Amino acid sequence: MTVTLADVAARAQVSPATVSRVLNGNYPVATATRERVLRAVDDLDYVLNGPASALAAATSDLVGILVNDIADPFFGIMAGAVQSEIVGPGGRAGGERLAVVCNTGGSPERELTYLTLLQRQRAAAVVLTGGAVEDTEHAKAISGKLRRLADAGTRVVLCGRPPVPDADAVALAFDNRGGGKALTDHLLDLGHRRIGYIAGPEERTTTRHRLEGHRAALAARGVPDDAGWTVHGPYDRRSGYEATVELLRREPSLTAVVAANDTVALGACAALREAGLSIPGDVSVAGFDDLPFSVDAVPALTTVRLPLAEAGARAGRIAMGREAAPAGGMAVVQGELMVRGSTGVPSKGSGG
Amino acid sequence: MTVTLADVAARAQVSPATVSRVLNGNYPVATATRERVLRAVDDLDYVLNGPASALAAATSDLVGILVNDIADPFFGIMAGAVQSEIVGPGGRAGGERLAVVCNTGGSPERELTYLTLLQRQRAAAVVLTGGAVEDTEHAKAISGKLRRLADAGTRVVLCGRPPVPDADAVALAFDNRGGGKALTDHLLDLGHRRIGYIAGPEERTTTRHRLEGHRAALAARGVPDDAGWTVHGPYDRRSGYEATVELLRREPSLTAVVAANDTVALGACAALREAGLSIPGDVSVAGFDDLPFSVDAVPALTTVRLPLAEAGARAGRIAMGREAAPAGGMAVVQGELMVRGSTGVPSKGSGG
DNA sequence: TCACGTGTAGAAAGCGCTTGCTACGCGAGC
DNA sequence: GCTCGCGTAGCAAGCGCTTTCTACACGTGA
Repeated sequence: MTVTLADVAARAQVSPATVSRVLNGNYPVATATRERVLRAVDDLDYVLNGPASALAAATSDLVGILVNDIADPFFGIMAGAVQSEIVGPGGRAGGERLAVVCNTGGSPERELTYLTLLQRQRAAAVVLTGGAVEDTEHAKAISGKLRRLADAGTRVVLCGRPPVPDADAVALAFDNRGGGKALTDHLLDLGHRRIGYIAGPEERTTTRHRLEGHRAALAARGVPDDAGWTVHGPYDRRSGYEATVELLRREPSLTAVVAANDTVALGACAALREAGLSIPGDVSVAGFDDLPFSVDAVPALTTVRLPLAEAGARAGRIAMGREAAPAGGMAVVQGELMVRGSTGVPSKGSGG
Repeated sequence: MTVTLADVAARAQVSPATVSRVLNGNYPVATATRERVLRAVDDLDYVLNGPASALAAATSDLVGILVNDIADPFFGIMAGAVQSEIVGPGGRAGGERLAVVCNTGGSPERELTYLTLLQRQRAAAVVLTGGAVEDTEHAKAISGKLRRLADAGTRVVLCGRPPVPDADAVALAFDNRGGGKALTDHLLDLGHRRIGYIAGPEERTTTRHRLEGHRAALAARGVPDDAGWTVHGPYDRRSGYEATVELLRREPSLTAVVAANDTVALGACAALREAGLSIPGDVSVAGFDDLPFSVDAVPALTTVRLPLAEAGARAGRIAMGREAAPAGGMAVVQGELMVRGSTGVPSKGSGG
């Protein structure tokens, strides 16, 4: 039924070994023979059997990219960049790699499941993007899984995710703390003193780091931080909307709202607008990530630009072994404060 | 080095066949034996060798999802929905499927490459999302590839993509034509007569269908359509911006701009704003797709909502064989006109 | 002329798993 | 008591490929 190597060999009047060598190009084959083989491959529409090949060669051409939310451009941009660097080991025919992105939905269980699946497929490399969950149990499970993957020869790269202890994984971490601090410093410089903070999900590293940066900025100036001015929620628009409503209820005199990311900030803007508050006249708003739509918000969003594409591309190259891992197995990728229209000096009249 | 089925068998004092049957759960195994085997699996940290398993069983648990642009939420939402429905054939341990999304970047060559790669992996199913390229050459190549995939037992589902002739693939197509017509009808109803159109890339089916809907609406009312009022460009923000600048240059009296999708519309809004034109006071703007950020644009974007998540989920279920294919192998998925703040009656003073 | 290197191709042994068939033990039916 | 059926488990034959080792032909230098 399906065409096999042997069929091609028969048609080209050579042995299966020769066909395999032509296809893999890692052994000298006379030009005439090669052409005969390639013609046979074409004639028969032969497609290599991946599993069989992977089994015999004990390697596979799969590269996994794990993302928390595939519908979020934050991950899409990184994943796309990683994928763009995942290319075959050379120009040879069939030398392609299958770069696949797996959507964990932010669930540690699914993350683990996918890692097992990739381990089962003997993936050549795995790139994990985005913040991790800080649950000790899961952290341990993930760390163990990553170690075993590395032991089995799978290259493991973390992109936008803090290093994992004992895991022999290269880490490219975003400076979320520094970014968060820069953002709040900017607001403090403008004169804001009552700043609401809409944080991400409690247990995520990204959430914690950004929040730590915010608090560090406040502490450095001796600005008090009311615990009630921080609200946690998922990284989505709705969360931003609801959290803002809640913040305004708790403290109507807030002059600024910092959101966990741009998407959340958009929700915050919507809530403020509905409350009849102008941005930044009444309340300043800031986001994080600088996703493409942020510049088109009205007013344009002040945010921290994260070089998602660059980091993803670099992670991809490291995963492919085309770029050396940074010294110490980890590098910190800096964000850049983008000051735009959504932040301004607090109005005199606002607050009590 | 690595643990194999045989190692597990030895430790559990059973034959490899028994271990395999415990793992696959498709053959009666005495409870005591099963437990002994599972303990051994745990003790040894055994992970099934996917390629070997796929080779022996002549099936794989890979499901491919092809998208044009993974950084675009349009695709991210669909892909996520597809993936959420891709589950294993039952509760049995290890019954997971590996749903993977492949980013073609809109390039037909990469699309073909990924299909070959998936064919090579003997994927269980393949879901292709988004519009296709209308180049005859490529259409033929894709069609042939899909047919061969189907012949090999891979289920093929098209999601948001028109049917492919001779390809034995289930198609869930969006009614882009109807949506485009509804949108332009809405503008015509408001009184607009000079409507600019920012279309997507020339050779894509999505582009053509939406544009056809637009033109059909105009023709139905006898409204002349100046060829210069249509500009083509990629599906991104920048394209919307530049096209709008160009449209305004060509015809400053336009009272409305219809964009190929919401992202493009955002760029259009930016250009209009920079030109000092108010939305919808001076110029109305409409998008397509109703992506999450569209409601947060200022003013909120009038657009056509496409049920991306629903369509993706359905495609996923069909790919898994958990839902019957629609009669005739294809279904048309309707969009819904969402009238919001970005469109209004044309101002009296505008135009010449 | 003979031995030898060089370039090219084949034979065959697996890679780790699945599964059809066989084998075995045991209680039930005749 | 013997056969039969049933519930389990093992045997062993592949699945389609890669790769080591071997074989052969040919040209070359001694």
